[in-house]
Amino acid sequence: MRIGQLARITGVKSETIRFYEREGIVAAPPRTRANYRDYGPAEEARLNFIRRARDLGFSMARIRELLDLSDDADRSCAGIDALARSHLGEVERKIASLEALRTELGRMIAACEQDTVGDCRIIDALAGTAEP
Amino acid sequence: MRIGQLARITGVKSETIRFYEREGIVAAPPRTRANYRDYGPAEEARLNFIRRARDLGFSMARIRELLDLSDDADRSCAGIDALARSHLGEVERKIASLEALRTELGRMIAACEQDTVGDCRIIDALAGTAEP
DNA sequence: CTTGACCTTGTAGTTACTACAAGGTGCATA
DNA sequence: TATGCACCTTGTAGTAACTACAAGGTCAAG
Repeated sequence: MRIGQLARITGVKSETIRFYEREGIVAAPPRTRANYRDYGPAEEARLNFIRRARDLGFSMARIRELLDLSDDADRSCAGIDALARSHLGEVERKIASLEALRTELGRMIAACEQDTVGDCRIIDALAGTAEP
Repeated sequence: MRIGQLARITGVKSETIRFYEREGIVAAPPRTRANYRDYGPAEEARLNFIRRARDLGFSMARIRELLDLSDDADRSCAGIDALARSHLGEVERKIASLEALRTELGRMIAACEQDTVGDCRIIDALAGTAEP
């Protein structure tokens, strides 16, 4: 698969894929005779993961850690455990914040259905959730 | 309250608060005689909201929309409804992705407790979730 | 009446892309 | 055969959202 098709499939632009390669976040793929990058399906999953994790507000440093967790199958259990627990904590805080936001948006939509605009408490919805 | 205290309370750095003021995301507060910015508690909630929303991967454009939803109490129900529904969709997609990630991290931690490292399926966990 | 912690503005640097320029590749079609 | 056309290559420069730093003003405490 060439870079353009991989970009279309994953929603990560060609330029960004090349940028990730320069940064060492994705491996440099083999080249065709014409010096074109030639990707397999593994890169597709990896890029989908990166794009979704970025959308969820994870930094590239954090994503690198998660990818390392995935890549280094043969590392110490203690190391995996500590890192996974730390990531799990971050994930759970994000879920809690998003659920508060979901509740408030749902409340506003319901109020609109009654034609009773009411007031918006979106700011307060997120204000009470845990620290990032 | 001066900018430094507001920064400590909200976790948004003074420089970033001034940056948000330049960008029109937070209002310019009144000044003291010494020309220092003088904030009230409303700015605290607003900045907490912005920080958490950024942490959840919302762009500043999206956050502006959410803040506008909060600021313009007197706008059309149809407009609020459409915007709130669109934001709700994004929030629910993010929750679904994070729950998949949570499940996989939990599975890895459980495997570590058994001293059976197993393999990491973090990438696959996010690969199957909805499009951002 | 100075020291230190705060504030001011302005400018420059960082992260994570994103766009564009200048040119090479390869397949279809005249 | 040639000539578009869509694709690829590298490199450089621009953007969004901060972040850091410099040069200087304010003010309460010792």
